Amino acid sequence: MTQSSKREQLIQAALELFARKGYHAVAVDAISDRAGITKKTLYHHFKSKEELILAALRHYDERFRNDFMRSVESKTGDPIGRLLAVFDIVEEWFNSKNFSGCLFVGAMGEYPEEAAPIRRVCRESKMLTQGYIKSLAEKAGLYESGQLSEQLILLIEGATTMAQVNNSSLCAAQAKAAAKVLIKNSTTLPSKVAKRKL
Amino acid sequence: MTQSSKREQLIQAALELFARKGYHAVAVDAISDRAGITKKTLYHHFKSKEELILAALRHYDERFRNDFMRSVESKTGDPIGRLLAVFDIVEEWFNSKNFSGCLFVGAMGEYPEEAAPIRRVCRESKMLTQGYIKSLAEKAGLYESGQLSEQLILLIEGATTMAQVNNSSLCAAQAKAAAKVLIKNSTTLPSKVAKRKL
DNA sequence: TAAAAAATATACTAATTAGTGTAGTTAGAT
DNA sequence: ATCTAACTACACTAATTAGTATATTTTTTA
Repeated sequence: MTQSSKREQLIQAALELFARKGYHAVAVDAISDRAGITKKTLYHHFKSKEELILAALRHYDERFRNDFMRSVESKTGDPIGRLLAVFDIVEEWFNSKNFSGCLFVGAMGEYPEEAAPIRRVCRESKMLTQGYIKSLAEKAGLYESGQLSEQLILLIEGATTMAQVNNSSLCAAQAKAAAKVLIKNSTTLPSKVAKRKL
Repeated sequence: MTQSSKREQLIQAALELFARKGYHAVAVDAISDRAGITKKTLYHHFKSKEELILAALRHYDERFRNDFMRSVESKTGDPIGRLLAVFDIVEEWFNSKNFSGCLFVGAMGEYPEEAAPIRRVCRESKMLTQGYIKSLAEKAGLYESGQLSEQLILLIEGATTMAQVNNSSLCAAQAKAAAKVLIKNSTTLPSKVAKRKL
């Protein structure tokens, strides 16, 4: 078994346990046990539990975001269609067997100190996803794509929270319905006009 | 000092520490120390750490939700105005000194087991808030007030997450802008029509 | 004012935790 | 083939944790 495979096995075991139990609630021994790898080897690859968490989050970010983008793009080539497809992929995520909310949001909740390195990784991941949504909105030629994409992100994050609260994936469709209205609004006119009319 | 005052002091100390450090990260000794009350007395009022967490969350829910509703209603009597004022109050919350995300979302993140009693309390609180938003939408005489209020909740929850991620309260205004579009859409026509036009 | 309840001070247990130490084994690279 | 780095097995430390025990003092209440 190669060296990097042990590392990945540890990260994989850690991610599964973090998703199921949270970060503080998972002991290092539980991770090494689950991976079938001794704790000594774990500490050979990661100098501390925190470093393992950081590595796991970075690994997850890359895999998850790439899967996400690939899934979106496999649904349609149409830019607006892709913006909406985002919500279908999100719904599939909510329905996936081991869904337990966003790992990054959970990590930020458990490590609330502003300077915590874990928060930096979470922020970076969220910014990359935000950037992807924005690029879709730009390609769709929508007015104020920056603002629109920020609003769509709010719907996605809100749905992620509420999917946990309600233990239901229905809010993904609700978010999509709201997204349609927001996108339509960005298709027809600069949003300032819409604001003034109210 | 009355008995119930000790209880409330313990709950207050617990809430402050939970907000600043999370739930697992806060030891029972830290709570009793902060409250200036012995651990023995703490265990006289709460039979376990979990019971203290439950009591603290229930207490917080009542106080927070009442403050929230009062604040909204002090802004305007106009029903649509109140729906929008929600986002101003949310923004004030984001700007408050000790803001560190939603205590309930944090609790659900740290206690992911579906059957955890802590999750029940969090769900109940969220449902009560949801009900309040829905009642505002109904009073405003908007079409499909149920759907609309669910969508507004997504914006609020999303903004709460992103306020933490971005360490900025700006997303409250972004959520409000989106809410205006959604509300306008509900003022003018049943949302089905809007959906079909896309 | 006297009994009962609540609170303090402090020390304790038993379990769990992150991380290390030692000594021996396996496996890949040259 | 052999050398090196990774890995195992397992015992260990020192700190921290939730919760309890004992004995005393304060406060409430009847």
